[in-house]
Amino acid sequence: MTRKIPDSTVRRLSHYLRSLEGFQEPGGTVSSEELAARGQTTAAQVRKDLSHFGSFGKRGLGYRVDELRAHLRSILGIDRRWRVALVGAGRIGLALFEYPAFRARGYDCVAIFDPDPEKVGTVRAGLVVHDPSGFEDAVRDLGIELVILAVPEGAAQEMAGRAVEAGVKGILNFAPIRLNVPPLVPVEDVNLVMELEALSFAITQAGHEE
Amino acid sequence: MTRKIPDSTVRRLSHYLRSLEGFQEPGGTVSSEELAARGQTTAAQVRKDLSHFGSFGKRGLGYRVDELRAHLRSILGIDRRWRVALVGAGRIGLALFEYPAFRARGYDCVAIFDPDPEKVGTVRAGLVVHDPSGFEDAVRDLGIELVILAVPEGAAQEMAGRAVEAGVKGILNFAPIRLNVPPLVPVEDVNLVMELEALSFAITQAGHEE
DNA sequence: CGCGGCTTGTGAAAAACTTCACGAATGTAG
DNA sequence: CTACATTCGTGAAGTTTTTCACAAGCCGCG
Ligand SMILES: NC(=O)c1ccc[n+]([C@@H]2O[C@H](COP(=O)([O-])OP(=O)(O)OC[C@H]3O[C@@H](n4cnc5c(N)ncnc54)[C@H](O)[C@@H]3O)[C@@H](O)[C@H]2O)c1
Ligand SMILES: NC(=O)c1ccc[n+]([C@@H]2O[C@H](COP(=O)([O-])OP(=O)(O)OC[C@H]3O[C@@H](n4cnc5c(N)ncnc54)[C@H](O)[C@@H]3O)[C@@H](O)[C@H]2O)c1
Repeated sequence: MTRKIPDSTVRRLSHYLRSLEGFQEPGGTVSSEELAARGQTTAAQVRKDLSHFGSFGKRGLGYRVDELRAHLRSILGIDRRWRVALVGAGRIGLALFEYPAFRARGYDCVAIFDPDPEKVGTVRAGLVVHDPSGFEDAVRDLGIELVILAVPEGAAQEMAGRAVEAGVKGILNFAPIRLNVPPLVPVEDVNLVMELEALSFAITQAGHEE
Repeated sequence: MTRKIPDSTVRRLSHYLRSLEGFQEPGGTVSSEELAARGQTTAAQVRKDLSHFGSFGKRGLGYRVDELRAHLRSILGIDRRWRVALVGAGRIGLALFEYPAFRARGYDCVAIFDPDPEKVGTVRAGLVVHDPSGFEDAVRDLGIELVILAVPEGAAQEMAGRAVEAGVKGILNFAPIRLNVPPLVPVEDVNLVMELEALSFAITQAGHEE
């Protein structure tokens, strides 16, 4: 049923899901038009996006809110819980792990690793910080599937390699480098400097256009 | 010379720039092939991206590293310094403002706003936290051009509106909502939950493909 | 100075993605 | 039961972005 789904489609699906959450009556229905209005896109785009995965609507009526929500959660793979480890208990990593919305969205924070002697043994975000030497064992014992990698640039590739080797299924990477991992293991990069640069580009560009 | 530059091109330019930073001899040259290798793209793509803005290379030789770096910085609008304010001195906002790479990249943190009485008056990231009531004056007096918006969902639209009204030129938004601002003011959204969902989608999908 | 090995810059072709437009369902009202 | 007003699902058309392929330019060397 599904072949190659555009990246942009996945992003929009995530948006649709969020739009549905903050919705009036869960028993109600929503049209592609309404959904598009909340997402900076078009009704046709909404329908096309969804059509990659099946037919979830009723003609003349729209989509049942609760039903579509369940389908989206299933499509995005969050109709289950994911076990997540934080590697690097620094500023950005802890900000994430202390953010309540993650748990609410299906991601369970189950372990934190950091070699800093001042952090090992202390409690952060409700978890004891462990030295990375025990990382591989923990992946196995705790069934860790996702890693949030928030370590300094120099340590990122090494820890990514160890994560993959240990059987981790995906990595959310904050280090500003391109990780070298097998193509079967998806990596999402978050590069905040790049976002700022996109902003200054857009501002600067606006002045240059005629 | 420039018309409509694809978003993906801007992201790649940012990448090229970073690749050039960590480069051996600044006097040396680099080919589109080498640049592509570090960026998960192709040589043709590199040349096409750059060709939107001019001809920076020498045939048979490649690009002078220092020269290309200067061009990229100019294209991205970071051949100058930007004055940035943080709105919302929470976990994610402070993680950013305490991150040294921003200053190094041309962004100066000049003010922090937060209404929390326990935070107002204290020093964070080297700056005194101010109540948002003084926001508009500060934008004018300090020449603030960019805002990092890291406030709770409910306050995001209001503060975005105030920022635009006060003359801010761009917003980096962490709140998981679509801000309603005039089209002339660029907004970059950072949505970390969406990144995680893209990850679980990719993992789940891998299982479904035949 | 002319030749040969490289590498850029760029139209043209291909691929990917978005928008259009309309037939087919579905519910409602009379 | 029929007419009607909706809204989906989807092939086809249109647009954007990427890839291809090659002439043109540059360097070094004999
Ligand atoms: N803070 C930001 O706003 C920001 C923005 C963009 C990118 N980043 C990137 O995110 C990463 C983390 O940034 P940060 O600001 O949180 O840094 P930080 O210095 O606050 O935290 C990094 C943590 O990683 C730990 N660490 C070092 N080696 C490790 C290892 N092998 N295994 C586990 N932990 C290890 C350190 O002890 C430290 O606690 C960096 O790569 C940085 O470039 C951060
Ligand atoms: N922490 C994360 O990892 C994370 C991840 C994704 C998204 N976000 C989003 O980022 C935003 C901030 O998250 P956080 O975790 O830093 O929250 P936080 O609660 O730690 O910080 C929010 C801060 O904003 C301040 N604030 C409230 N109203 C304000 C106003 N009108 N003007 C200025 N400041 C105001 C609060 O006093 C608080 O200090 C939220 O919208 C959140 O959804 C955070």
